[in-house]
This record gives sequence, structure tokens and C-alpha cells, in this order.
Amino acid sequence: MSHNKYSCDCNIVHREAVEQVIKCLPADEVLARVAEFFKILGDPTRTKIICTLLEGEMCVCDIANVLGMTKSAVSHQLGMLRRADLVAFRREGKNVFYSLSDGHVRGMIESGLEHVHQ
Amino acid sequence: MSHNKYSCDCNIVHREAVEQVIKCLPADEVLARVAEFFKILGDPTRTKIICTLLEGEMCVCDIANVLGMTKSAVSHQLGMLRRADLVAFRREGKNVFYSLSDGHVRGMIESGLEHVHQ
DNA sequence: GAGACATATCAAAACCTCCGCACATAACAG
DNA sequence: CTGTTATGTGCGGAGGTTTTGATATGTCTC
Repeated sequence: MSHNKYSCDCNIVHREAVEQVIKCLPADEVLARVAEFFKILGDPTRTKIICTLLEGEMCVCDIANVLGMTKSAVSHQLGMLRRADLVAFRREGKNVFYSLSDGHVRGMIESGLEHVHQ
Repeated sequence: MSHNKYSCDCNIVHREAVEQVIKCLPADEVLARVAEFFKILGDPTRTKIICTLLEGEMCVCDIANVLGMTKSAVSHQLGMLRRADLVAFRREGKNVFYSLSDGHVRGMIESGLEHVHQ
């Protein structure tokens, strides 16, 4: 079996190329965290919430009205965004105001919008 | 306004803010495409495939060996990545070699890795 | 304290996704 | 042609996700 040729015999793969890539790959735990991050962004409701928060902080009730969904559903998604540290929140009296936690999320969503617009 | 304000179960707290944000939001169809794009990236198997392809093109069988999964499972995910235009492919004899379709995907994955490493 | 209001969480149904099996298709060797 | 190898795909089950109504928790006003 030659080094220069993929033989993809599947029982006897080009072992060195495979092992080289395996060595370069990030750890499974890192990949899982990356996938989890993208998964959080990969729901239309959450995408819409994040786009809403691009304009500034907003309370749960108003977000529910922007999305046309129940407060319960919105609260659930906000909880997910909060646990993933994609949004920050502060309480002001009876209301809880949510906002984007940092510029990284903003940049990511804007990249996504750009990607779609081409 | 095409938005259905009656599908929400509570009153608007800051009416002007809500209506302003609704006006600024990208169209639902755009948001759906963005969410779909992130959803594709949001699976550990697909993330791993994309990281594998960061090193260069590779055939299905070798990818399956890198991931330690069946060729069927890998082919399913490659099909999804292909239909979403995240990967390109070329046939060479019996083998099909996959590669990243453009720098945008690479940049996005690298941003994701960066985000996780902090 | 009681009552009103905003948000969070629980439970369950409807829905979706991933993966392996089995088979189909494609390319090649003989 | 037949057989082998590499890859693609329909189907179905196990497991996960999203949504809602009901209920719980927190916060204010009185």
C-alpha cells in the first residue's frame, strides 16, 4: 500500500492520513462545546431573540410580543441562552431585562446574516 | 403590520420599542436561513467532519475512520453538509473526496473554537 | 400581611433528529 | 456480462427538542 494514494479499502484505510488528522483534531469535549454553541444559535426562535437584542436590552414580555409567542416559550428559550452565557440579564422591579452578553455573539450572528445574504 | 399581535398572551410593556424592533428585524425567511445554517454546524458529528476537512480534502471512508462511525452515518451527514453548500465534493474513480466549500465556513468554525477556548 | 403582576419551571404531547440496517447506485476489474 | 468496492438513501426506532397550560417563585404596591 502506497503512501501517495488513498486506497479507502475501509478495512485497511490509509492509516497515516487518518491518524494525522486525528492528532490535529480538537478534543471531543471541545468539539462538543463548539457544536453546542452553534446548536443554541441554530433555532429560529433563538435567532430571532438574539436579533431582537441586537437593538438593545428588552424585557421578557416585550420579547414575547415581538416574536408573537407565549411568555412561557420565550422564557424557556431565554433560559437556554442564559445558561449558555449568550445573554445577560438584570432585574428591574418586576421586569427582567435581557441583553447580549458580549460582542462575540453579535459578531457571530452578523456573520451568519452576511453568509445568508450572498 | 403583518405581525400578529394577538398571538401573545400578555400586554406590551414598551409599545414603541416593540414596534421599532419588529420594523428592524430581518425577514422571517432570512432568520430561518441563518438558523438553518447554525443548526447544520450545531451537531458534534458535523463539527468533527468540518474540523477534519480543515486539514484538506478526504474521502468518505477515511472520514468514517477518523470519526469511528459507520460510512452510512457519515454519508448522511455529508449529504446534509453538501445540500447546505458547506462542503464541495469531487469524484475520483470509486472515491468521493469532500472539502470545505469556501473560507466562510472555515472562519465560522475557527471563531467557534476561539469562543469556546476563552 | 394580601393581592397583583412578571418571570421561571414542571409535565406532557407533538414533533424532529441521528444513526444503523438493508438495499440501491456508481465505477471499475476481469 | 459478473463481482467487488465506495458511496448514497429510504425506513424506522431510540432519544432529544419545542411548545403549551398549569403551577411555583419572586417582586412590587397597598
